Amino acid sequence: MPKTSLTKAPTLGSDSSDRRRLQMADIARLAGVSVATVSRALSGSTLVNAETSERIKQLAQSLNYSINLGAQNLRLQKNLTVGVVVPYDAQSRQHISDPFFLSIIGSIADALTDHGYDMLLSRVDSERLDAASQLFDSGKVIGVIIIGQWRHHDQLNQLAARNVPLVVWGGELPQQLYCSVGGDNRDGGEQATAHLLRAGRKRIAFLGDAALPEVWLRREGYWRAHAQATQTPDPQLELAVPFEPDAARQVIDRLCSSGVAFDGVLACSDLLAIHTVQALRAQGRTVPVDVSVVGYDDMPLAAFCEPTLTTVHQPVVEAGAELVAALLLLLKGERAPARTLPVHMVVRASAP
Amino acid sequence: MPKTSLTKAPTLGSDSSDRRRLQMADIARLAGVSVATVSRALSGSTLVNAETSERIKQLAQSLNYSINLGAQNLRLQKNLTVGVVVPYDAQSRQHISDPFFLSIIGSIADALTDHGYDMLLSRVDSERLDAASQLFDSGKVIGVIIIGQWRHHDQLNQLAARNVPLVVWGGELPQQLYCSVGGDNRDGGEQATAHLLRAGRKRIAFLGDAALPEVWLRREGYWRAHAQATQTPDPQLELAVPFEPDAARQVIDRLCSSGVAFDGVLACSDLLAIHTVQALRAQGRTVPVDVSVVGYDDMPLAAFCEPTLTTVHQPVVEAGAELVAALLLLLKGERAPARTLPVHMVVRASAP
DNA sequence: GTGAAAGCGCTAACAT
DNA sequence: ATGTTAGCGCTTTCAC
Repeated sequence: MPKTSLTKAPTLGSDSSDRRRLQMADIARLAGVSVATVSRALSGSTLVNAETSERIKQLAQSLNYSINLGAQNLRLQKNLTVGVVVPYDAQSRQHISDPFFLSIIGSIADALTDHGYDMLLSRVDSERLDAASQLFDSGKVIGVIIIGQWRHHDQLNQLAARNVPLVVWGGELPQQLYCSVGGDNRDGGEQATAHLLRAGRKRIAFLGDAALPEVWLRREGYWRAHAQATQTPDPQLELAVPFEPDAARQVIDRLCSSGVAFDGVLACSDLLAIHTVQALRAQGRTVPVDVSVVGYDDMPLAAFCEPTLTTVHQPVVEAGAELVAALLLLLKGERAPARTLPVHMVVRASAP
Repeated sequence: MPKTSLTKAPTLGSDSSDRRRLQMADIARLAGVSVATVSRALSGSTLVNAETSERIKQLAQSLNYSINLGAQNLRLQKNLTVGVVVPYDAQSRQHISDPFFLSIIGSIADALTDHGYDMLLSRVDSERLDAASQLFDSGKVIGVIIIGQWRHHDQLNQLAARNVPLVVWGGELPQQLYCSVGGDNRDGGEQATAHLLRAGRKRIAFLGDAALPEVWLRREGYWRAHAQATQTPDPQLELAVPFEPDAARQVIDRLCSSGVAFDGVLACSDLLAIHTVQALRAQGRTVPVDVSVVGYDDMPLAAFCEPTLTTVHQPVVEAGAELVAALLLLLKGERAPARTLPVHMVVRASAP
């Protein structure tokens, strides 16, 4: 059932307007040339008469015609869309809310825009990270940036083994097949802990879910700083707190009522740190007098909390740029080595 | 030059792996059936033998084959991608950074995910909002959500007039052709101002760029609250501050040194409010003793600032849901009326 | 129940 | 300098 142009009925569920979408054939007809000429003109080919070309461009412009990118991509086998995947916790079905994650997304968006790529933002169940690969397998995106490793180092390795162009924001691990970009978590953990120890704190609690590689590395730093100071951290002070903020309160409450002494806290995100401060206050302890608290991330508002947060600064803007740069390398077929970006302490009021 | 399957060379610039992407023809060949059968099997058609169908599905799964969505969309004339446009200021080339915007993006992402849509996040020059329509004209997305009206009410109207399915986060204006969803800015401005007046504040500065519709409406509320209290606001206290945070400091400094008296501030975003507090402190004024400050947005961290921020709460989670719901209505070809969501004051320390 | 073939909107040989 | 035609990977009549 061949159709002449403009014959088609305006069916098509997802089409809102009653007007059929303009296509190249229409421009061609109106300009009195063939579609090939229109195609050439719009792509700036020199093979077409300058005036004709100009006329066609004008016409297209005035009709708000844009080349159908789906068709173009299909024909050209190209695609300029990058998938950015933000895993969510299946149980809590939590919203994207950590300001740090949100900032990173912003910085990736900027970096991709700079390089002329589109960004497809996608949330997937962190238990089924392989869903991310479907974005790639289906040709929807040419590569994927995943925010955070979560508990799924091995899933990520599998994706990489399958040649999915993949860059992950997170820590650099041994036996890692995928490219990761992240802050220097071990060093961050060490700096923060060393700062607390230098300030005379003796018993420092570590708050974070060490099942996450980034947190694990930070805890290694926490250990190392203790070792440097010829101290041994008390395992009772290593507290597994999920990233959900409300969890902090419970953990702190329990720690306080358990009678285990502590005078410092290293929290694995600023959000956690803030809730820790709240929880401590509710328990009648003052920050930083009774307990010093160090956060992690240096989110934009860390300088404006009460008290202002001493924290480990993560390079968010660079992060976006580096993640994108690494992905572009992979897309060029080159190897992209893992990158560990330097971090530094920002000393404010919560742990002077 | 007809090609038999698997003959094609692995050229294709944007392809990273050396392995050609799997396609339906490959599955068909491996399963010993035709592509038509594979297509039917994978789409769950009952027209195909149950065993065959199962075998094909298994095969596809085990090879990580996913239907090429570009081709499928082209053939089916469908598309499940929605564009979310975050305008940026051309001059300042500013990054997405306002926590409120970021939260809204998160909430839209969640809402779209819930409805099975993908989200294409796109930054465009706020002077050229029509660039947003290109997303639509090119078929890349089936509809667009724009965050903020900025100074471009008329550009938005033009887009809507061109039948671009469009929903805008922002204020409801007279003569508006597009669908907007936003907080009740007039009421928000009025509540905030009334709160300050009730607390005995006499000279309340208004900080915000009234060229933006949302800010304009808030200022109307500011006026109305004064009128209710049979007062007249001093025009010298209406200060045009762009949303860039650093601007706040200058404006406050100038206001202080100008000798114009004031004892209250309504800032048009929490970020602005925070910087206002800082600037006031630098000028030796105490918040809220000398000056009460009310923010706007109730961003997630407003409760943790120093001092904790009294502010107007915007319903972020609902916002995403409503924006998406409105867009889906438009896509069904129905009219989507503008929505104004209720807002409410959250009283904290900065303006008790 | 399955296959052959046409065509979604576009580009790029290959013709003139 | 322009037109004709084949085909990107898929779905769907239409035939068997």
